Amino acid sequence: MAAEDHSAPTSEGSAPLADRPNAEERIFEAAVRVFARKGRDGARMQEIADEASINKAMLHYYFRSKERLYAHVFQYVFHRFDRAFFDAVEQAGEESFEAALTTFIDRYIDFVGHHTDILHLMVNELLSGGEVVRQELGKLVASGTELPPLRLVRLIARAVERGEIAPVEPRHLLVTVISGCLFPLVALPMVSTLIPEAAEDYERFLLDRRRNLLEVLLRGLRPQSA
Amino acid sequence: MAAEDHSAPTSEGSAPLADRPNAEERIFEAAVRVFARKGRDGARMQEIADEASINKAMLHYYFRSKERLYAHVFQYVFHRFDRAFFDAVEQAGEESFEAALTTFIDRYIDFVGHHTDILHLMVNELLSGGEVVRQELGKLVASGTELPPLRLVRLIARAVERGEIAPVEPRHLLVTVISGCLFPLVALPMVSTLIPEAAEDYERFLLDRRRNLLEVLLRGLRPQSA
DNA sequence: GTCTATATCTCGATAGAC
DNA sequence: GTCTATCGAGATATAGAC
Repeated sequence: MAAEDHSAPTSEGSAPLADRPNAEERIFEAAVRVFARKGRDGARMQEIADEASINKAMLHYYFRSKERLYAHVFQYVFHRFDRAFFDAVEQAGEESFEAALTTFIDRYIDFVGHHTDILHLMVNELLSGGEVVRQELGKLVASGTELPPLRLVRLIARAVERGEIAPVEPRHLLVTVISGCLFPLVALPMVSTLIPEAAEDYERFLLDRRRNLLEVLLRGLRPQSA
Repeated sequence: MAAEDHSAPTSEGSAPLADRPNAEERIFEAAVRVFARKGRDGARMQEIADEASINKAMLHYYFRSKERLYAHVFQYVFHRFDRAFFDAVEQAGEESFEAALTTFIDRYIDFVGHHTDILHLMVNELLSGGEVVRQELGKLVASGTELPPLRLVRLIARAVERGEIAPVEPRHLLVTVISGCLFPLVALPMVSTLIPEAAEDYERFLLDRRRNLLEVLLRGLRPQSA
């Protein structure tokens, strides 16, 4: 939140210092990185300050406490995660289901693969019991929006009804798809032992993942033919 | 390690106190649980002591420091994880690939689903950069053992050669399979929003996961027919 | 081996000058 | 708004009696 549309200078707007965003934003971005690397408890305010090239006292000036800073960070993370999913479903559109799934997986892996900080923060929170995650989900539901995953579930269900794909349980298929997109990026240190390219040529690895995941899924989803 | 075959009484072997294993073992088991719940940094020695119904000073008596205690815990976790995979592959055997994959997924989900502590500790470590994981993997490789995942990759590759399944990239298929087994258990707090049964009837959820994952994968792996 | 009491230290947070 | 210096809570770790 604080790091998104606050990019425009709020005070004087004097110098166009490209590599010098305002302090609050620098802190926030540093916090995202450090919390992602070290976890909620492992992160140190000092390290965040260093990474933001700012004094530690400033962290408390802008965000009252570590707890509040983390809360901001996670809310931002959740929002990005939610929007990325939404966008991926959106762009998948209402074409053939096969094309839609292809687009979704492409967009989703592309986003998460290039924003692993966000993924790590999310997984970290899930491992901590996920209470905050449930809370944020609750807010979204209460706001009347249809959760993006539910939209994808609907797409799947409709494709099943039409006989476009095999009669799978839509929600479980969704879980399988998301797992295939996200987990390899969580387990990258292990995966790159098995697939060295994952470390050597990351972009290539992302492409291979998309292609291979789709390939297996699609053949499994086609009713009968080749 | 310390919690496994040390179960036999080392000192007097006097009373068969079923619910009173020796202190070291109680501490160790408590540590596994607490580290899994709170993470490496979030865990508190006091909480481990409480959960082991023992004094805090004893933790330092048996394990010198928190760091060493964690090191023991993680080595144990890694070992269990490795062995579980090995067993699942072992039992999958050399039958038809379809049967082998079925057995593997059944065993693997069954184990991890009932040992989420171990899974959480492993994922936590992966998120922390995975250096320790790589280290342990290195040890295993150096010891001459073939890594269990590589065994499964071989099984897949052979099935492809024989034309038993479609020509997939074996390592990527493995990654997809593992992802489909593990990630839903990591993301359970989110999954149970989508699939309430996951919280209400966990065993049922595990069964459904096994069945649905297999279903999608198998149809995708069958060369041509239904 | 087990406990109480305490030492030591790290880290989040604040005070106060500029 | 930014910095230096410091406080105080809470955690790890140890000393030492039993």
